[in-house]
This record gives sequence, structure tokens and C-alpha cells, in this order.
Amino acid sequence: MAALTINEAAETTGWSARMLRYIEREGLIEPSRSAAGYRLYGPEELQRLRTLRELLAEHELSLGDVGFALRMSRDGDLRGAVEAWLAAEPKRPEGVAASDWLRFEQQKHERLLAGASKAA
Amino acid sequence: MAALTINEAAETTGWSARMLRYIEREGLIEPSRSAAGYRLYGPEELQRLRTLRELLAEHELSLGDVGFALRMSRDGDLRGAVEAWLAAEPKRPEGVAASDWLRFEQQKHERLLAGASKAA
DNA sequence: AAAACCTTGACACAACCTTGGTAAGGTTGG
DNA sequence: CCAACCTTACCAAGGTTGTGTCAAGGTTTT
Repeated sequence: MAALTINEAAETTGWSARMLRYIEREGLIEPSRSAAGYRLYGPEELQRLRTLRELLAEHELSLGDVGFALRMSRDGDLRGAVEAWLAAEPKRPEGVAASDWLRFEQQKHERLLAGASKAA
Repeated sequence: MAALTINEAAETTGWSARMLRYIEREGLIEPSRSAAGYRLYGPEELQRLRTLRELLAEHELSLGDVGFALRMSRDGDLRGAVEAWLAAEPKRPEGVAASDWLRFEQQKHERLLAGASKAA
């Protein structure tokens, strides 16, 4: 037999049929369809469903998280924007008192912020 | 003046003070503290707060999404696992009927799946 | 020392996410 | 042709997110 229908796939993967549909709507795993519209899960999809389970369990992720990762992997624009934001993370060196660091950063960035509006 | 307190920061960034605390708990932006424990937002934090707003608005993200991206950027293990899962995405070539493709994939992966348990 | 801040913690609530169920109807196999 | 499956579309309960507000108490400023 070639591919499993949704309930069979559910049984071998540990997901419920309901969740298989949900996962599909999230864009994570989209099985092919029979002529009549039945979902058909091939070996590859089944494997991905199993590894998806492990991934979520081992790293405490949600389907939404993986969906977001997928979105980033497809939308380079998004990925770039997110990474740019993360890259700007201020890493304050250890052993420097917060207040001192603050003044240091202050001076370092004073010029850049010259135009920033200081609303009351 | 060096750094802004939470309400001042809220006003210049467009967030509410409440959200600033929430963002901090999410690990996204953690301001330094005064001796008495007051949050102190320096220019860098203020800038990040503003760009965070843009990021969310322009790409329809949630704070949780950015939090997850941050987590991935810090935990290479996690990042690797997610990317590995995404990389295995089955990209079926266009112009090939689903059923044919299915049989093709079937044979292609038969060996790999030899050991997969086929629960009833 | 009083006004005007800040802190954490709690209660609240709408909107959404995750899951399950159920109903009305098409498909398939014996 | 009938039982056993599949499909979509809804309703719903319980958890999470995003946000406000209020209380009890410390801090800063005048």
C-alpha cells in the first residue's frame, strides 16, 4: 500500500486526525490528496510528523513556533528584519557597573540620538 | 539626563509602561536598574523599543515570535534542530501528478523506512 | 513630609490557540 | 447499497497573550 489516510496516519504518528488537519492548516505538513480529496500521507510525511513531535517535545516548542520558523525560512525579508533586530542586542560587558556602562553607552550614542525627539 | 524611567520611556517609545514590563519578562529588552530597583532605559534600549514596534507591525509578528527567534539565536542546539526539520521539507517538483510522485518517493525511501514500525 | 514617582503582585478581560466533538454530506469497498 | 471511512464547517472548553487597572509599599524631589 502506498499512502495512508488521515486516521491511519494519525495512528502511526501519534497525532490525532484533528491535529493532522491543524498542522496542515499551519502549513507545516501538507499531504497530497486523492482524486476525491482524501489526504494521503506518504512515508516522507509520516516521518516528518514523527520528527515534528520529537522536535516540539524536546525543545518545548509550539506548532506556532515552528510555523514562525517556517515563515522565516521562506520569507528572507522577514528573516532579515528579525535578525537585524536581534543583532542590535546590547551586550554589556561583565564586570562593568551598570551605571558606568550606562554613561559610557550614553556618550557613545549621543551623536546618533541627536535628532531623537524627547517628548515631555 | 542619562536614562529614562519606565513612564518616560513609555511615552517616547509608544509602548505602555505595562508592556515595557511585559517585554522585559519576555527577555526581549532588559533595562538596567537603579540602586533602588527602578528600571532605567538608555538610548540603546529606547531605540530597540521603537524598532521592535516597527518589526512587529510590519511583519505581523507577536512578541512571542520574536521571543522565539531570540531563543533560537541563543540556543544553537534548538536552532539546529528546527533548521534540520525545516530542511527536510519535501519539495515535490511541479508538473508531476501527485500519485506518480507518491510512488516515486515511495521507492526512493523504501530502504530508509525499512525499519519503521507499522503499527496496526 | 507630602506629592509624585517607582516596584511587585494580583484580578480582569477580550482575543486567540489548541484540541476535541459533532453534523451534513461525499467516497469506497465488500 | 450499506458500513465505514473521508471532507468541510461549526461549537466549545481550557490555556495563553496582550493589556489595563488597582493595591500595598519603597524612593525621589521639592
